[in-house]
Order: sequence, then structure tokens, then C-alpha cells
Amino acid sequence: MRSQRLRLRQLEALIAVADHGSITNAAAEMGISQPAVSRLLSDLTDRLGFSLFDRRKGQLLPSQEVRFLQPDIRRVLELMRQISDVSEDINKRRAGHIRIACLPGFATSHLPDVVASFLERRPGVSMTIEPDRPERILEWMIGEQYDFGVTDGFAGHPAIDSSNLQIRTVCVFPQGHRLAARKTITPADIGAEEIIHSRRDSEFFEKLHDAFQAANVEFNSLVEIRQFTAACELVCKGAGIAVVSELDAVKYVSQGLDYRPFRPLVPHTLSLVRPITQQPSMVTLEFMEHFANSLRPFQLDSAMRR
Amino acid sequence: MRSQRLRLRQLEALIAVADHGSITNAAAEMGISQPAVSRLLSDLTDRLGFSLFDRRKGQLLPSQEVRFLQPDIRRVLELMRQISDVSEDINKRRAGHIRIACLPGFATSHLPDVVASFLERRPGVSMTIEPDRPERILEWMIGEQYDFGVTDGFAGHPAIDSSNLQIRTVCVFPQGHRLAARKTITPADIGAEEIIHSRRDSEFFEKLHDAFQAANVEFNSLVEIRQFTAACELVCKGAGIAVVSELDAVKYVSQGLDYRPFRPLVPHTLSLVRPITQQPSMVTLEFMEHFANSLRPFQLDSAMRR
DNA sequence: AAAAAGTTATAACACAATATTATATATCTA
DNA sequence: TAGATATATAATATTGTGTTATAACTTTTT
Repeated sequence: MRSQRLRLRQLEALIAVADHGSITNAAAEMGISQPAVSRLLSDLTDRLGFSLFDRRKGQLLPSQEVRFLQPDIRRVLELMRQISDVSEDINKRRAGHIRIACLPGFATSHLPDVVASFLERRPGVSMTIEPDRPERILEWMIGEQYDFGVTDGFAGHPAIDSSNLQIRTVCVFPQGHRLAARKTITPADIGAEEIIHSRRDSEFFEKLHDAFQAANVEFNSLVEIRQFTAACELVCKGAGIAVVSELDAVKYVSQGLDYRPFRPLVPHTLSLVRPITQQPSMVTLEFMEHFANSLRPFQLDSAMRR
Repeated sequence: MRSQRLRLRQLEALIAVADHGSITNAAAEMGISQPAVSRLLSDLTDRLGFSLFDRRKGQLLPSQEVRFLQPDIRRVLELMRQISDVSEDINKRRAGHIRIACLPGFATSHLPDVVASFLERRPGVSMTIEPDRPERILEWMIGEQYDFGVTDGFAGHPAIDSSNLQIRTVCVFPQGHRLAARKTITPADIGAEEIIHSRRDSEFFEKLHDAFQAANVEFNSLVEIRQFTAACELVCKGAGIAVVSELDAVKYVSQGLDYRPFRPLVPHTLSLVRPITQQPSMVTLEFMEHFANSLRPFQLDSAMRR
């Protein structure tokens, strides 16, 4: 016995000869010498135990046995080529899969644009986007079910790597509202209005409420809601006014919303999270950077914060 | 760059490590030394251009990128194993495909038994059986659409390798018929009966008719039919009597048919044919032998012919 | 039927891949 | 930090894959 294991090179030679009718042509096609192919085939014949070709007027035709095996062999070669191609794509960041968990509001407002612009230049890359509540997002990070998450008011967890971003907030009101006359809006300006706001147990509500107390203005609560986008919807309908992240506000301008900066600064804290244990794939890293960049225009940078 | 082409061995190592959590275990599983696996992986890393594993508390976990490629890689390895297995099966005559063309009568009478007993001991071997007219069977042989054919009255063709078998013929009649009293049956015994016989342009009809003429007995034609099996059906129903191959006659005993040898000897010539240009596969050769053997009990051997 | 042309097999050898053992280095566990 | 365990590196043997040169065989041509 000359050879033990079935070698890929032998199968390549087999197919090349089957496709080109002679060892000489196959060798030319493979870019190697004729004796090399000759030996690959003789080794393969030893290994398989049956003759591979019938010679008919100068042409080598695959034997019945080879014809029986051919489909599988071609599939192997095709798959090897594919693995090679895909791994190259991975290096060019043109293949891969990213699993994102985010707040429901994000999934419908800011994220789609970011994802679309990211995927546009990366054919072959796919994503899973799962919108859910903050607690669930954290669970998913800990369980490594997702590669990247966007949540808010994240307190920290040993299994989660996070970075917090301060997002500018604005007061939103229907277009043509009396508040449009002001350049910035303070609690005192709002006193009379009914307010649509986030949950009372949220970090953002607390900070906002503190601002009203500090200004000695009554906080006139109308609706308590989970998502900024829902607040914007209600404001559009004329139900009241709200203080939301600028990120969400800009999406509603076309739907009849107007807004002005809110003072004092009460930023909304967004948390970008990922499993700490797992090394993120290179596309994921790239996406996280892309996402962070997309938020920069809305970020409260330290220069402005004072 | 250390390695050019993607090597099968590297992929095997990758999967072994992914499955066993450490290089040491993977090496044990593969039956090679730990440094060997270590190098395979380092070469593969160079080749692919991204890191393959994340180390987490002593365990090597496949990176996101590897997880993305894993399904394809496993499929390749699975296919290689399969090709190896199937080629071994081919050697044991436990895999392969045989395409048979035969006369319609054969497909329903003798062939099924032969095929069944052949396939029984050869799991993995499959067959195509195509019943058709003799002319079509020859076309198929010439066109190498089929591996093996059974026909009758074959005259010879340069592209077809054939062997002719003389099959004993018998006179068939319903059970309890007056002819049952005789040991052998001659044209003279049949004179009064109405005869169901094969087509007038067939070689067998000609020989049979000659026998009647030689005995100076009128040939009392009732029905002309293509297949012996159909003749037997009619004889069972009491329509008349016939001279058919013993091969077919035996199948109808349980359906009320009786038979006696016919004299003079008018054998039915069966032709086993195959494409001459194509080397038959080993299973095909084996089947042809098996088939020829199955006919031996019905064959007119030279000792009896005189 | 012999010569010419073309194809394939074999021999001798070079180099790369794949394995080995021995050993250094890193990592985990207690 | 020490000891145990896992991995990487070095030196080297073996085998797979390639080369060129040449012999043997087929097919075609004369």
C-alpha cells in the first residue's frame, strides 16, 4: 500500500482528468507537470482499489465507479473553494454575522439607518436584531447570545463590557407651539404644560425630575411611557410635551414635531454593551465603531457639558 | 506566508480542537502528537488571517469567525469520510448502480427474482430497470445509456457485446387439459388446438412454424402476441395453448397452468447484451454472472440439444 | 509495416508538508 | 508562588508533491 489517507490533491487530479480527457491536458490545467498527475492518479488507484478510467481511442473516460463517486468529489472540491473564498471575505469584512440586542425604540428609529449604511458596503455580512427590555438585553450579553447591545441606565456587571454615552436631550412639542418662540427651554417654560415622560423608576426620569425640583417648578405628569419614540408620537398628536433624546426627536420633525435644547443639561445615558468573555469578531468590532460614530453628532461632549 | 493552499489536515485539526477544547486532547483524538496539531493550527491561522480560538479559563473556544465557517468545514470532512466509505463499499460490491434494459415480459417475470436475490446481499447497490422493445434496447446499449440488456433474436452489432442462450421451451395448457396425459408434446398432438404465439416476424415463430410444417401439421393460429407472459395469461383463461420458454411457464403453474416439454426442440434464443466500448463496473460484471447463472436451469445445454 | 507524433509511466531527485521527540514557555490551580 | 498542565518552538525524520529526464506505449501517418 503506497498511501493511507485519501488526499485532496488526488481528487483534484481525478476531476481534472475526467474533465479534460487526458493526463497531459489535466496537468496543463492544474499548472503542474504531467508525471505529477500521473502519480497522483496511480496513488489514488491504489488507495481506492478500482480502475479510474477507461481508455477509448486516446480519450480517458471515467469508469462507472468514478462516475458513481463524482458528484460527492465535486462537492468536496467546491466546498473547499468556498471555505477559502469565505475566509477571504471575512478578512475583507465582507462575510460574517452580527447579533445585536437593543431597546425596542432603537430598533425602529436610529439603528436601521446605521445597519443599512454598514451592510451596504459589506455584501455577505448578515445581522440578527433583537429588540427587548433592558434586563433581557443584559441577560443575553451574559449568556453570549448576542454580540452587541444598546441599552440605557446600565449599572455595570462583571461579565459585561460597557461604554456609556451621554446623548443630548431636547424638549419636543408640536410645530407651531408657543414654545417654538424660545431658543432653549427650561423647567420654568414648561410649568403649565402636561408632560409625557419615561418610567418613574428610570435613571433619566429621576434626573429630569430633579431639574424641575431644583428650578422649583411643578412636574406636571400626563403619561408615563417606556420609549422616547412613543413619547414623540404622542407629542405629535398634541397630547402634551416631552423631554427626549435628540436622536429620537430628529426622526419626528417630518411628522409635525418641533424641538429646542433643554436646559439645564439632563443628558440621556446610552450604554453600548458586549460580552466581556468573548472576543468579538472583527466585523463586530467594526460595527461597534461604526455605531459609536453614528451617535457622535448627538453626543454631549465634555466641552459642552459645563 | 508559510502556506499557500488550504489543507485538509489543517481543517481536521481545527475541528478536533473545537470539539475537544484543547490542543492536547485534539492531538490524542487524532492520534498524533501535540506539537503537530499546534503547528497545523498556527499554519492555518497564517493562511486564514484571523485568530481561530479564544482562550477562556483553560478552554479553547472557536472564534466567531471559525463558528461562521464551521458548518462548511464539517461538511467537507463528512464528505471526505463518505467518499472513502463509498469507495470501500464499491470494492465490497456494496455500492454502485446498474442500469438494465430488458423485454417487458422479463421485467415482470424472471428478472424481479434475480434482482431481489442480488440486491439482498448488497446494501447500497441500486438499479434502474427499463422495459422496452428489442430495437430500443439495442439503441440504449449503443448509446451507453444502460449497462446490461436482455433481449431476444439479436443479430449482432459492432458496438454491442452479446452472448446468446438457448432456453428450453414447453407447450403450455390449462391444468386438467387432455394434453396433460402426454410426457412430451409434438406438433401432431396439437393439431386440433388453437395456438397463441409470438409475432410472425419473430425468429422464434419462424422456427416453431417450421417444426409444424416439417411434421406436416396445420398451424392453427388464434392470437399473435408479443410476450410469452401474456400468452400464458391467455392460456390460463382457457383461450388456447402455446409454446413458450420454460422460464415463463413455471411462473404460471400456481395460476392454473400446466406444461410439458415440446418436441422437436425449438429453443428460444435469449441475448444478453452490453455496450462493447465501455468497461462494465465490477458490480455490473457480477450481476451479469448472477443473471446468467439464474438462467442455467432453463438452458438447453449442448448435451441435450441433439 | 515502419516511422512519426503524441501520451503515459517510471526513475531520480528536490522541496514542502506533516509527523516525531525534546524542551522551553505560558497558563491554570491550589 | 509552586506545581501541574497546556502550548509553543526547535531539531529532525518521513511522506507527499513537485520537478526533469527518459522509457514505454498508442495512435496516426506514410
